This record gives sequence, structure tokens and C-alpha cells, in this order.
Amino acid sequence: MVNKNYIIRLSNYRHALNRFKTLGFIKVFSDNLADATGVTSSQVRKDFSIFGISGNKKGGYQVELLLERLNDILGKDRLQRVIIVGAGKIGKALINYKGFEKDGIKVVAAFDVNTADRVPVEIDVPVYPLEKLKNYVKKNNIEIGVIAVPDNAAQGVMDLLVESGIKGVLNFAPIRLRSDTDTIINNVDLRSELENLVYFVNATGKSKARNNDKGKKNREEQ
Amino acid sequence: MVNKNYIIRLSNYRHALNRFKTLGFIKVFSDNLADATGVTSSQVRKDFSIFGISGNKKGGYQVELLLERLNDILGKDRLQRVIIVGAGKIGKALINYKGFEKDGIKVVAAFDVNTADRVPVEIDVPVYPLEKLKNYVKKNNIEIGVIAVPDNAAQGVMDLLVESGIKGVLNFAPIRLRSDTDTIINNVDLRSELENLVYFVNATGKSKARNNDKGKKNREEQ
DNA sequence: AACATTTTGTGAATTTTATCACAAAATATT
DNA sequence: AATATTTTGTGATAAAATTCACAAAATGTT
Repeated sequence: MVNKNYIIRLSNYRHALNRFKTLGFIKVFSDNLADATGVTSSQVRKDFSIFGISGNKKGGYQVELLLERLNDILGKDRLQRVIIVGAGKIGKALINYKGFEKDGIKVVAAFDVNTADRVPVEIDVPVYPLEKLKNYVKKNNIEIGVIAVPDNAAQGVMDLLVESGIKGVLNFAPIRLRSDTDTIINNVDLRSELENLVYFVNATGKSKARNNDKGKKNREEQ
Repeated sequence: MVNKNYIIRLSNYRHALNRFKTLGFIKVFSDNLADATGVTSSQVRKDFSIFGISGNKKGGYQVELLLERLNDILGKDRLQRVIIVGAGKIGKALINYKGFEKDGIKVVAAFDVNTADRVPVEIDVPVYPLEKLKNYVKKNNIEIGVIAVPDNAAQGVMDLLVESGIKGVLNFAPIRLRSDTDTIINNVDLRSELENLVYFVNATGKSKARNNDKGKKNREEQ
């Protein structure tokens, strides 16, 4: 069963590959990708096996071909348009972040209850009042929305997004959103990440090690 | 072996408990916490069992006592001071975010190569030039740092933080940081989160379900 | 062209994580 | 005070994820 962890790893392989490509690599081996992403080489091969990706025995994988295959799996063939709800601190940071574009993700609009004093200055992403969200999403066939509003507004926004027909939500509010549809919810909980660090920092030296895929020191995560 | 996932769940239980407390609850049952955090009740009990937390058969758990216990485990007894490196978009958002304080996390300073045009306006967190970081960390015994600089600067900042004696790092740069010390690194990779959504949104209806702890729709995560 | 070396691909084994299921305890009910 | 009900706590079990390990294939070497 393919789940989030597989996709995160594929995404990591893809990014490592892009770097290898920049460096002029023509082929890579599973242990190059393993080193670059912090997993074992058998993990890399197993993942590829699951997605039907194959290389050459002794010859490794052709960078170009492998990238194509990963791009295909990850839906990188077309630009993914995303909207952001909440043009506060986090919303603004996301709106102005240019790094997504090279990964095929484009913030096309933002929505906020208070558009007046929240217009981001640097980039030409329009900020609309919340009332226009539903219409915009339907008209433009937006599939992914980011929730960057305060806790107490988050569920309301979630309901609005679901009602508008959105398919996936990235939630920055530190609460558990509910939806009875099959809308996909990913959470980014910075508070939790920091609390986590606090715990392990305090535990350092008390031999409370941590070593699963997410916890292992020096391992990727996302 | 206690790892990140345990701590994330404990952190979630703690937050649910705080809400229950606000609502006037005196006691809770494992399935209240399960509902609130999106896990099973046996998971809640198993987690508690691992941390030696016990309740009363039939009586559930005393909210107040349980909170104390969780606060203790999660190191919530004292304020955790954190520094932020990089006063760009994300750095600024974190600096100005007030939500952490109620969870005992305080941003005490920020550092940036370019302090001039990057001073955050709203809150009185000082922004120092990068050269002052090492000294500041040592002098103030800072344990946790947040990396919010561009990719290409991230490893350099990481090295600097490690050299300064920092114990835990929350990394927003979408690369795998390396350190030969046992500094703990947690990554927040928004690009990866969005790519993940793209995959599952595209897969919707193609019966590519996802159902592990992180992937299950409507489940908490971080 | 034979032999050595490297690397994939994948079943099997192992480890980790989560769920089940039920005895024991606490509370409620009659 | 006896009986019924509820909920914990945890071994046993199941499921999931990862690693192992090795045959097979591709490439390199003598």
C-alpha cells in the first residue's frame, strides 16, 4: 500500500537526482541516492521496485530516465496551482516564496477575511476576500489549498474548501481538521516539531535515543 | 525505543487535554483523547503505558494530573529559548508568531547576514548579524536553533550552529543537513508536503489509498 | 572468451509499530 | 452487598516497514 512515506522518499530521490544531474551525472546507483537522502540502498531499490522502476544490473540507473519516471509518478508533468487561505505571517511567507515554482507548484491566489492591510507587497499574487473563494476554486479548478489562518478559524476554512470541491489541504493550524469527504489533509505543525526538539534535546545524554525513520538524527523527514 | 512519533503523539494528547481542560473536563478517557487526536484508544493507552502514565480503571484519567505528567515528560516546566537564523520570509513569520509562547517556546533572537533591511517590525526580537551568533548561543546557553535560510546557505549555518554548541535544529531548508555530532535535526519541508498532496490528489479515485499513521486522511501528523 | 566484479531486484527474515482482546480493577446499579 | 458495567493496562497477535542476503544480470579485466 503506497502511503505518504513512499511519496516523500520518491520526492527526495527526485531532488537528489536533480542535484546529480546538475553535477553532470549520467547514471546513479542506489547507494548514491541512499547517501543523498539518508536511507539504505535496499530501501531505494525496494521503493523503485514497488513503483515498477528498474535500472541495469551493474549499470545503475540513467539519471535522465529515472527523473522522467519520478516526475511522471509525482505528477510533475503539469503545473499545480495552489491557493492560500490566510494572508497573515505564514500565508505571506508562502505567497512570497519563489522556491515552489521550480517544482511545478504555483500559488495563484490568496484569500483572507481582511484583504485591506494584508496585501503582500512583493509578488503579484492577488489577495481576495474569503467570500470569493468558493467561486474562484470552482471556476479555476483548484485542487489544493493551504490553510494558514488562526486555530479557531481553521475548521471553518476547511469546511469552505471542502464545499468548494478542493481535493487536498495543507494545514498549518495546530488542530486536527475534520472532513467527512475524502479530502486529503496534510498537517504542518511547527509547534509540535519544536516540542519534539525540546524533548530530544533534554533527553540528550540520558540515552533516550530515537531511531525510527523520522527520528533518526541526520535523517530526512519532511 | 522512544522516538519522534511517540513524542508527537504525546504532544497531541497534551494539546487535546488543554482543550478539554478549557471545556471544564475533570477526567478523560483514552477514547476521548483518541478521537481528539485521530488515533485508536489502545494506541493512547499503549503510549501512556510506555511512559509509565496510569489512570484509573473505569475512572479514566484526571485531566489535571495527566497534563502535569505530560508537561513533565515534554519539558514544559521551563521556557525553551530558541533562536532563528535567517530573517527572510519564513524566519520573519516565525519571529512574529505569538502562538509558541503559550507552549513554553520563546524566540529570543534572530540572526541574518543582512540585518539592515530585514528587521521585523512587529515584535521586539533583536536581529543580529551572523557573526554574533556563536557568542550569543554560548553566552545564553541556547539549545535550539531554527534554520530559515536559502538552501545553499543552510549547511554553513548548520556547521556554525553545531560549532556554537547547539543541540537541536529545526530545518526549513529543503536539503539534507549533515553533522557528525549528535545534534538533533528535524526537517520541515513544505515543498515535499505539497508534492505529497499533489500525488494523492492526482491519485484520488484511482484507488491509490494511503493509510499509515502519517498518510491517513484526517489524521494528525507532526 | 573466460573470469572477476559490481549492482540490481526481490523473496525471506527481521524489526518495528499498531491493534486486539481480555483479565483486573474501579465505579455504578439494583 | 451482590451484580452489572465500564475502562484501564498489557501480553499476544497482526500488520507494516525495513533490512538482509543472494541469485541473476551487466559490465569490466586479463
